[in-house]
Amino acid sequence: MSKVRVRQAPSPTGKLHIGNVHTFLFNYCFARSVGGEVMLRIEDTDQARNKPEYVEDIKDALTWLGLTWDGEPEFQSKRHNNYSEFAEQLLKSGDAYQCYHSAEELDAERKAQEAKGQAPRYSGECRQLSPEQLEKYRAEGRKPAIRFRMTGEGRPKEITYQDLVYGQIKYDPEDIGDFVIVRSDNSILYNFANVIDDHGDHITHVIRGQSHLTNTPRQILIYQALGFDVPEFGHLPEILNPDRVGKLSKRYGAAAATEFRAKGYLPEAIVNFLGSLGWSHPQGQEFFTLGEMVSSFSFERVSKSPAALDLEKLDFLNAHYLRQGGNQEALDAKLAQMFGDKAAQVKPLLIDRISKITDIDALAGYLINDPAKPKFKFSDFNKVLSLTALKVPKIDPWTKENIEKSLREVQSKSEVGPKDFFVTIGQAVSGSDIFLPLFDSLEILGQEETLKRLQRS
RNA sequence: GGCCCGUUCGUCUAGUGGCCUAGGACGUCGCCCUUUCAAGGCGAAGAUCACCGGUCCGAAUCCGGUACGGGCUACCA
Repeated sequence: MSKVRVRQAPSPTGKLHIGNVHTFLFNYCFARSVGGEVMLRIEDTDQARNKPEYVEDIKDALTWLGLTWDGEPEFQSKRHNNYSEFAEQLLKSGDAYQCYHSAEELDAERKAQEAKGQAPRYSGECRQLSPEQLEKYRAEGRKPAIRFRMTGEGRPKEITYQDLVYGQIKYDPEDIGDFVIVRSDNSILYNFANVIDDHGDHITHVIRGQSHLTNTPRQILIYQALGFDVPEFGHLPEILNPDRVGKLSKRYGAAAATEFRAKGYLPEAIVNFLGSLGWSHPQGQEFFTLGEMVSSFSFERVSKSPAALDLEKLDFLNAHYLRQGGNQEALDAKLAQMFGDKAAQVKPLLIDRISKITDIDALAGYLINDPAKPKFKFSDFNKVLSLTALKVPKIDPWTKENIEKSLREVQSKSEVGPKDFFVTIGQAVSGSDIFLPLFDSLEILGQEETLKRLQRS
């Protein structure tokens, strides 16, 4: 077999969707695990909806995640696969034929078939048009579409192939019926274009979402009719919404890869998370890097059933990788922006308490912003606050060790329990029931600010 | 309607005829640690393996059917 080569073929009609990333991840892991190549083919033929910024978003997202491709991205629009030449070839060989039925006629036919409880399929009537009929259609000014012939001469009774994930799959060509490959306006349909593109790009393994499973028999026959080598096919389980209702859609949080990045997620976490959707590590490892996924990837371990997105698990993984030291640049940048030269001091306090970078604002905002008005749990909070306010100006030097020592002294003489005492100070200073370790917080706030907050409360 | 695919704790999954009184992870709950919240440690609850039948000494695992879900059945991709 020639060298393995896979492709990812996103359309730049929107930001790169996390479902596409999942497919690309599996393509990538498979290809890299056998030393193969990955190509990026931008399917930008939908001129109405394409935007150049989405091309950038796609490249940006994949690069961020470490899902690299070989060579330059190919743009479907910029090359001239001669689709019509191949269509011509199929016409000549009798593998395809011109069909003069209008969309309205086909629609009516379909409805009539359905009404009779029959399978709605094209009759194949135009396979053999009499010269008179042909003349009549032409006289009417009809433009033909091109249909691929699924049955008859040279066609198997049964289309069988080994899916990399699903194993042996069988189809009866009779059930599929002749389908259009070139529209009457000469534009090309997906099933046809895809075969020619993949062949032109020397793709050896087509790995895509499960929804393409039933496209496969059509494409296999096109490959054969054109005399192309048929690639291997592997179909991946779809990703469902968190409630398992339907395919992943935008309604549920961020669906675009770069939106996950904006929300503070780490590439390591996204990769690990997506990798555990529909695939499992052979040693049962719950945490794995892209490299580890590559080295242990096999289609045997790819699941056949769809998986729902579980954002809580993503958060867990993100927190894990954050603590492991992933993506320090983004974290450090955020800390520096918020806390300036105190960033290094705040970081260790924060790292165990957040699951993503954007959680910092809610948790540590009080260190740089005015806190909300606290609701004290301890009824005699005034006593605690005044005792503390009295002591604070005398604490010197203003270090957390010294602050702790001094305030513990005050507490022990106060007849207030340590919990009530220190939680009250924490609440006064942070305006919240949740705050970073108290003495560190006070040190960072500074003597003056601490006093101000105690007195105001 | 026809064809194709799927169905193990709430979620992601392990499992390829006996090691399964079904394992792990997230989440949930409890305990420890602790001035709060986390992190960490320990523990608990949670799955009649969709259902029904069959094969077998023995089935989550093999076979058949049913139900449910998804896909295709387009001059969509």
